[in-house]
Amino acid sequence: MCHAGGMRADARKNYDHLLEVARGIVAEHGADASLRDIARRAGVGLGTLYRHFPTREALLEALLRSSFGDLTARAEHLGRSVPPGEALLTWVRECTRFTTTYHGVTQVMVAAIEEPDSALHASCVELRAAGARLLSRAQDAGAARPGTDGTDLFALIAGLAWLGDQPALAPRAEHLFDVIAVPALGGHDVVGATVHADHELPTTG
Amino acid sequence: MCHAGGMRADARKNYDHLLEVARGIVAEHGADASLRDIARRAGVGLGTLYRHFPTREALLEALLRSSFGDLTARAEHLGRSVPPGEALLTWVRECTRFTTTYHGVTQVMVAAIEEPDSALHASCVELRAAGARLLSRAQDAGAARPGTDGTDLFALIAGLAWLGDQPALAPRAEHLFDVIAVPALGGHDVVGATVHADHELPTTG
DNA sequence: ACCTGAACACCGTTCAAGT
DNA sequence: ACCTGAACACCGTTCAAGT
Repeated sequence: MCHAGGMRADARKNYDHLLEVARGIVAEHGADASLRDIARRAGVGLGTLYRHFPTREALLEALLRSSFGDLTARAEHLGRSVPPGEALLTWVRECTRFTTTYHGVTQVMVAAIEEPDSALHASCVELRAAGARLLSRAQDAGAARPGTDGTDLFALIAGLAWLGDQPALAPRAEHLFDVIAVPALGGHDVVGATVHADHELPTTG
Repeated sequence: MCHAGGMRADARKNYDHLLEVARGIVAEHGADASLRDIARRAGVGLGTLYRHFPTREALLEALLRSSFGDLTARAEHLGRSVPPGEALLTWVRECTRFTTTYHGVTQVMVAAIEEPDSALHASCVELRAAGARLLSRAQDAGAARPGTDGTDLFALIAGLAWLGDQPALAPRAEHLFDVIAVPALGGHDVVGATVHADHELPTTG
């Protein structure tokens, strides 16, 4: 992106500080956090926030950019180093967990995928493409059911992430993953116990 | 409920008219519709709305009450008249569709199930119980996978309803149902074509 | 009993005025 | 080039004053 180049020193400082403050507030209050509040706590005029982040999505994009990149890279890495079915399942799990980092981000991501003007559009499309590659690889290997595409996978991740974002259901997030995602993806019979193998992944995302 | 009894004639009239207006506005703007707007368009003071519906959930409950009752009754009817697996699947599909009637209602329903003070609590708990009965009946018959309970079923419905509520995914709602709900529920192998039987149900809720 | 609407504390967004 | 904050049009919620 172009945010790094050609900014005046004071502007650059405001930008960075704004982002740092926003990270905390969005982590606490979710994607709907008050922009006024962010500007206030950053000790900056409201117009300054709008100058650097003309839209809420632009701010979220700046907050999520590196994580999106990580997840895309992670998909490619898993695709090379792990059996197809396991790679797919692991990646979907990691995506689901990540999306729960900031409350309410799932909805924004789903909306962004169909709005080319959204600041999050590119990242989400890229993520979907990365997932689609893992999915078709698994399908080719008979490790995932046919008849589904990248959008279905994206929806599956979004649905699970949304469920995990609901206070009433968050404690069951892992179980819901087993009950919903595993059978939806599995090409072979997965009613048994083998699929629960990597249940205890570190949460250190 | 007690809303019908002992209301003064003018109050009763306001109550009914408020509800009628609210139905239209919530249908158009979703569960987050402006309460001020509802009162305004009903030609009533804002305090009057709050008197009759002390909370947004109370208003939604009044709007949804009869549909909730219908769905619960429908579960019992299906449980008596249709084979276990088909009854479960049909009911889940109908619930999912209904929840899409008003935008954003899914989130409120999921939240209500863990908040006993919510006006929607009773209806949602009842709905979950009705689903749980269909589920365990199907499980006993080997027509649904074991290891899931009413809350899982409620979450599955909520997740699918939420996906169907997203503009970007709404067109795929039926397909997502086949890809996600069917395998999640199915006790036997459902990769084939048989499960797509009642795909063309009338949308006449 | 019931209704009204002003009052309060918030929003998002824009934009003239300043440096 | 960048920043500020008042201004505008909205919210949800409460509550004194009216009938």
